[in-house]
Amino acid sequence: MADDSHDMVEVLLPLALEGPLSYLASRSLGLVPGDYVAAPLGPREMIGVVWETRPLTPTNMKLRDIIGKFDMVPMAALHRRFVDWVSTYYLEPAGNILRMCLRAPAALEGERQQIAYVASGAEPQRLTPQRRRALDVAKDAPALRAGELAELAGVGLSVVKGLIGEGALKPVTLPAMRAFPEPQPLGLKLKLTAEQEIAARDLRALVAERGAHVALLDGVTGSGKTEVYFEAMAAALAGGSQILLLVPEIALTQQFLTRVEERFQAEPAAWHSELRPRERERVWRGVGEGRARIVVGARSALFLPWRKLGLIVVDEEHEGAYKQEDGVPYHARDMAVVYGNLGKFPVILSSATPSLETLVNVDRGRYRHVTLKDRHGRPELPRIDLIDMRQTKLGADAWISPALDEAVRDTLAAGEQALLFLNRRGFAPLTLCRACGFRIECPNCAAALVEHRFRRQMQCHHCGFTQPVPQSCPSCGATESLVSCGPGIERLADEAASRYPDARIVVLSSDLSRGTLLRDALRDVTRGEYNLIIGTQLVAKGHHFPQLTLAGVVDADLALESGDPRAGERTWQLMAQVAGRAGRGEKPGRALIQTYLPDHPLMQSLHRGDRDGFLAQEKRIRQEAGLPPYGRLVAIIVSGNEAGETEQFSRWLARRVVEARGIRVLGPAPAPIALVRGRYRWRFLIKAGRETNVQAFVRAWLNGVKPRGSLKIDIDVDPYSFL
DNA sequence: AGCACGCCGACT
DNA sequence: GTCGGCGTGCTC
Repeated sequence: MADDSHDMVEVLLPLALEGPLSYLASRSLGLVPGDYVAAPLGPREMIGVVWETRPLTPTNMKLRDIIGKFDMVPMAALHRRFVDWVSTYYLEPAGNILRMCLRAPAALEGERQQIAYVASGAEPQRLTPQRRRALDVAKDAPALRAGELAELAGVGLSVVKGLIGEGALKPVTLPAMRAFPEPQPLGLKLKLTAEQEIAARDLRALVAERGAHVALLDGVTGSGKTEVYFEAMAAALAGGSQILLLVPEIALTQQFLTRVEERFQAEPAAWHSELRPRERERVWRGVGEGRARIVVGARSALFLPWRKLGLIVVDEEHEGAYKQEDGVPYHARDMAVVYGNLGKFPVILSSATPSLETLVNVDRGRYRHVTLKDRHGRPELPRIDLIDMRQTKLGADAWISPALDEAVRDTLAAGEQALLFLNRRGFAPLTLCRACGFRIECPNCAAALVEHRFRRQMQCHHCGFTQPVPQSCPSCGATESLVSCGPGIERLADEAASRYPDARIVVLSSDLSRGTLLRDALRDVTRGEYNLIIGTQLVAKGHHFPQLTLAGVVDADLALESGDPRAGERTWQLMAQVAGRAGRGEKPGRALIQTYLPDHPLMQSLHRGDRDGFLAQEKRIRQEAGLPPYGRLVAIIVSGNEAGETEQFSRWLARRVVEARGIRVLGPAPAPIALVRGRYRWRFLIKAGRETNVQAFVRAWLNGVKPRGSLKIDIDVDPYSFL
C-alpha cells in the first residue's frame, strides 16, 4: 500500500478525538486541505474534513484508505483556523467543533432529485370529497411534493397516491434547489435622520477599511439601529463579501426576515434550529459555495462553512442567548469578534443596553463607539418607583402589595393595559408538609419540584421529571398537610383573578411557547383583548404592547440571588426591559418594582434611571472581585453517578493543582445544584488575571487525567451560569 | 457519536 | 442454562 501513488492525509472527524486521524489517499483524488471526505472508522463510514496533506512517510500505524471525496468546495483555510481557535480557547476537542460545522450532512450527498405534482386536468374515475380537495389545492398551488400536497389539503398520503396512479396528478421535476437571489445594496433604503446618517457613515467607513475592527452601535430602543447597520451591510455587499447578521434565536422571526428582505430586495438565507432539513441543506451549501450573500442566523450560523465572510453584525449583543450552555459551551458574540480578528474583517455589535464586557472594551479603546440617542424626544425608560416590601404586610396567598394593587386598579379603570412580571413558571416553587416538614423534591436532582397546577403535575425544572400532585404527604402520609410556598405566575394569576374579577387576564410564559398558542396570545394582547398581562421573562423581550402603561415587577430580587457572576447586570437589563414595555404607545408609562432590597445600589440607580451610575458601580464591584471583564473565569464541573466517588475524584484533582502566578483555583465545592439527572456534581472555579493563559493552566492541570467509570469533567470557559 | 465487547438479572 | 440490559472503551 505504501507506494508513491498515495498521500498521507490528516482528517478531522466530528468526534471527541484529540486531533485528526491519519489516512492514506490515492493521489488521483487530488485531496487538498479543507476537502470533505468519507473515511472508514471501525465498521462504519464517516464524513470528515482534510486538515493536512503530506507525503507518505513510513509509519508503524496501519493506515486505512480514504473512501472518497465529496463534490463540494473545500472548507476555507480561514474557517479551519477558526475551528482550531475555538477548540483551543474552549478546551474542547476540535472534532466537537467540526461537528457544529457539519450540521447538514445530507448537503454533501449531492442534490436529490425532487418530484413534485401538478393537476393534469384529467378527472379521476371516482371523485371522492377528499380527492376533490386535493385536486383543488393542486390546481391553485405551484408544483408540490406528494407529502406537502397531502398536508395542505388535509388528506392522507394515500389519497394523493391514488390520484397520481390514475393520472389526475402528473409528476414534474423540480429545479434541484431554490437559488439565492442577489441582494441589492441600494435596495429600498429608508430615509435616515441626520443622526442615523452620521452613524451610518462611521460604520460604512469601518467596512471600507476592511480591517479587524469592532464597533459598538449603541442606541436606545427606537433609535433605528437596524436601519443604520443595514447601511454597513450594504457597503459590505458592494465589496463582494458574505454577511452574517446574528440575532438571538427568539428574535429570528418572519417579521425580521421580511424587514431584511425589503431593505435588500432579496430574501436572505435564514439559519436556526427549527429549519427544515432540506432548507438546512440549501443554506449550508449556499453559504459554502458563496452563493448565499446575507445570512440571518442564530448563534450556530457562525459555524456555517463560510467562503468569504466580510462582516458580522451581532444584534442585541448583550443577550444571554448567545451563550450556548449545552454541548460545547461557547459565546457567539465573542466568537464573532474572534472570527473578525482572524479574517481581518469588521464586526458590529448592536444594543440598546450593551454588556459590561463590550462597554469596557470601548473604554479600553479596543472597540469604536457609535451612538444613537434620539427616541423621538422621549426618555429611554419610564419612571421607575420602588416598593419597599419590608414595610409591606401581605396576607396569606398574597404577593401584590397595596401600592401595586392600587396602581393596577387605576390603570385598568383608565382603560389601559397593565403587566405583572414574575420570572417564575408554575404555581409554587416549593411544596412542604406542615405535619412532618417533608419537602417534595425531584428524585434525580437536588431541587424542589415545582407545582404546575394548570397541568396538575409537579415538574423538575432541571431534568424535566414530572409526577402527579400528591394528595397526601409522601413521607408521613398526612392528608391536607401539604402547603405551597412562594409564588409562580399561575398563583399570581389566581391572586389577580380574585382581586380584579372584571379584568381580562392572560398568562404568558414559555409553557405555551409551542406552536401558534403564544403568537395568538400576543396578537390578542396587541389588539387589546386582554388588559392584564401576567408573564415571565418572555414578555420582557421585544414584544410591543402599545396600550400598556403600567409594568409591575412582583419580585425584583429573584435574579439578583441567582448564581451568576453577572447577576447585577442581568437584573438591571431585565428590569429595564420590563419597565420599557410600559409607555411604548401614545401614553406615558410607569413601572413599579417590589423589592426587599430598596437600598441596594442597583435598585436605587433603577429608580433614578441612572444607567451610567449603575455601570460605574458594577464595574467597581467586578474589578474588586476580579470578575470579567477584569479577570477571567473557568468553571469546571466534576460529575458522576456515585456521591463518594465523585467527591474523592474531585479532591484528588485538587491535589494535582500546581501553583501558578495570577491564577487561583477555588473548590472543589458541591455545585449549587449538587445533583442533576441522577449525577452528583462538584465544582471548581478558576479565577485568573486577564493576561494569564488560563487555558494552558487547565490543560496542564488535567493533562493525562482520565476520568474512570461514570466520572466526567466538564469545562466552561467564561461561564455565564454557575449552576 | 456509533458500535462492539463484556459482565450481571429475569426468563423460555 | 441463555437473552439482553447498557456500562466502558476504541476508532487512523
